[in-house]
Amino acid sequence: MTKMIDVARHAGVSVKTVSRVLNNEPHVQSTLREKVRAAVRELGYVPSASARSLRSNRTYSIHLFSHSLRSNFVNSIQFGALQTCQDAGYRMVVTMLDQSKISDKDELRAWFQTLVDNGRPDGVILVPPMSNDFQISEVMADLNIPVARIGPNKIEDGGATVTIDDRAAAREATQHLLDFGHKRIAFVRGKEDQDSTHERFKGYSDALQDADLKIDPDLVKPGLFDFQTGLTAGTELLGLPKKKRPTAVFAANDDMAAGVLVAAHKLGVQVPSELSIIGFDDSEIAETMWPALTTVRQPLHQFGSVAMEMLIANSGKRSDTAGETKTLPYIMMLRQSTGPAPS
Amino acid sequence: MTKMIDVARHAGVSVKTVSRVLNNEPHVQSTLREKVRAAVRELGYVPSASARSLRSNRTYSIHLFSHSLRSNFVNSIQFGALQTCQDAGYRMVVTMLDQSKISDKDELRAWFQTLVDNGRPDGVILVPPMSNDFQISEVMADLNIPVARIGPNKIEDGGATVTIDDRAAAREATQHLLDFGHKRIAFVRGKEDQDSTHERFKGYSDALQDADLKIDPDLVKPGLFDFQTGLTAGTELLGLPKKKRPTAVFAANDDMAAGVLVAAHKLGVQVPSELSIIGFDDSEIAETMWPALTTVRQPLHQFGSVAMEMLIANSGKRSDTAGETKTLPYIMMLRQSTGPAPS
DNA sequence: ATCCATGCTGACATTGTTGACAGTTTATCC
DNA sequence: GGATAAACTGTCAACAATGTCAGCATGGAT
Repeated sequence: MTKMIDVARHAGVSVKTVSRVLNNEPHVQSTLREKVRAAVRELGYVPSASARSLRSNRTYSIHLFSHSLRSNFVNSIQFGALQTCQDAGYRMVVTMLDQSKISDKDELRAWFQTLVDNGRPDGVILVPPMSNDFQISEVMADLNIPVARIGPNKIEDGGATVTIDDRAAAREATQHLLDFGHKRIAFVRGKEDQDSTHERFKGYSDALQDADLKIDPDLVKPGLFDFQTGLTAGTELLGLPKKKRPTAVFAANDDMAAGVLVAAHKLGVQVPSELSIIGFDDSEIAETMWPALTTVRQPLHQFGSVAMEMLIANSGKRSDTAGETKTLPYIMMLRQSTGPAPS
Repeated sequence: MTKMIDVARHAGVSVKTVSRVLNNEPHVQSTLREKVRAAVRELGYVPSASARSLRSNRTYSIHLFSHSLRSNFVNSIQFGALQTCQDAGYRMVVTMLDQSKISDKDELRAWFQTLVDNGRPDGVILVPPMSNDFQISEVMADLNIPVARIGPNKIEDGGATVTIDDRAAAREATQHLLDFGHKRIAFVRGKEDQDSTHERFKGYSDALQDADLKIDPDLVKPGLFDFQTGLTAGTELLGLPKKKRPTAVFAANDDMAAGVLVAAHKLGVQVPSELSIIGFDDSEIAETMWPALTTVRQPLHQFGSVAMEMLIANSGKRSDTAGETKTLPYIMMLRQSTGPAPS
């Protein structure tokens, strides 16, 4: 295995110069720089990650924490993060935090501590609902590990944040339904431990208020951001007496919207002529249902890559991104699941 | 941060003795062994992963290689692998191999080489289509890295393998349609670089032959295991003149089956009364479509965990799993997308 | 009494890289 | 032209562990 000293000899310089070139440090003549690069190529040299991290106390690895990998939401984020990560020459480690095994804060701290000792990551990406968990942020701060949080709306101090304006987005989605003449618009909530659930509900409320409509508690259903709860909510909503039944449903994410759609199919309710459905996320599933789902596209892919970029920039001390917040744009994806309100 | 020498001093022994205790090596008096253990506990000492792997060339990490994370298939495998991995105290690194950037074998080799130098993994999990790629297996063998392959049917030497009997499963799926009285059964193929595509087609052929039916080339469509190609195949199949049109479609995976289903919806073809559809995988999507998809369940979750188990067992030299093949059971999931052939 | 085998222990070298610091050349300014 | 600063390059020690090998004690055989 070729090491730095081999490259140095091959290029006729010292190891330190090679190191400088490899780390893009200044103070190297461009001719030498080129010579070193050539030597690296010719010998097929690759720096040893372990030696590097032993010496510099960095691991060149970023951890992505989540509760589960089994949602389209987390999946897309992971994809974006990984691309950026690899391009930067970092490794991405995925870690699941099993909620059922962790009950109190001490356990949480111990869990993270172990993880951190055992290969101190240069940074950690938190996805919802962990990005909303104040305890976790606190523990990470104690352990002095840079954090990038995705999707929280309550911005805390410390840690980079990537998010969208959930409230405005939800308002626009609801407005879209209002524009189609809908008056009885239902809302399916997401998990209560997630900021976005509350923000999206606020946006929904805003739009209704603007249109001088009252919020009917019977039309607001709980949900857990998954298909099953969407199905339940949809079945309940469509089971309401004709007069109370909604003509449109806004689900706080696509998976639940899929559930509502299936409920409609099962009950023989035509979409969109009898019922309009709008989702949130624009995850893979949105285009694979029939009719294709109108939804609010979150740049999930970008969430991941931007969060990763911030951590990497921070870890290289190239810039201090801690505390910075980036709000990315959303966009309405108009497809076939929404249409004019039935007359 | 406490290091080994601190522990050694605290216990009144040399660092080497501490090292021996930590690595469960022989030749340490049991009294000293206990003293060292106590010191470790008292100081809250955790070994430095980087120093360890610099010196011993092991990383306690397993890499999961894939082309993309954006399929339900890979996702489920990842989930299973990760659970097992964490329970064993290993880290799982995910890595995407961007096919568009890698053209020939040398590049492939260089790419893996980089990755391996940069934190030599204790093992690597390959998912399709990489598990079918002989070149990759060869490169890994050269680099002397243990491999677990998921899903290949051509069993090569070296490397653990986890798979199902694709041919038998496909035969059973086709038989299910035959039992419903279908005669014109279409097949949507998967990616041609994957063994399972060919095996499943063989199973389909077997069943038809047993029933004394001929394979109609017009009813066999290409596909890439994704929604879009399923949609195309479905649209083409349903566009055939009434006499030639299939009454049932067997898609080589669920994503494509979803495409066929949407094609049917768009063209106003009733499922299952006019057209039966059966998929393969039983991924998340199967239950979220309407009508719910009849499909062959692969134990994807288990694929991941079993592959991981084999690698970990091998890396600790506890057993030699290289070359071992595990064939897991599949099961038919009967749902609402299949029914009697129209008379 | 001597020798040897055995089991245990520790000193020291080694792993590949980077930071601190020192030395050397080149550019800039009066 | 000389002083000074800036840019470049190299030497050496550290980082935290493990492998090698020599040394020590012990006990049994000669």
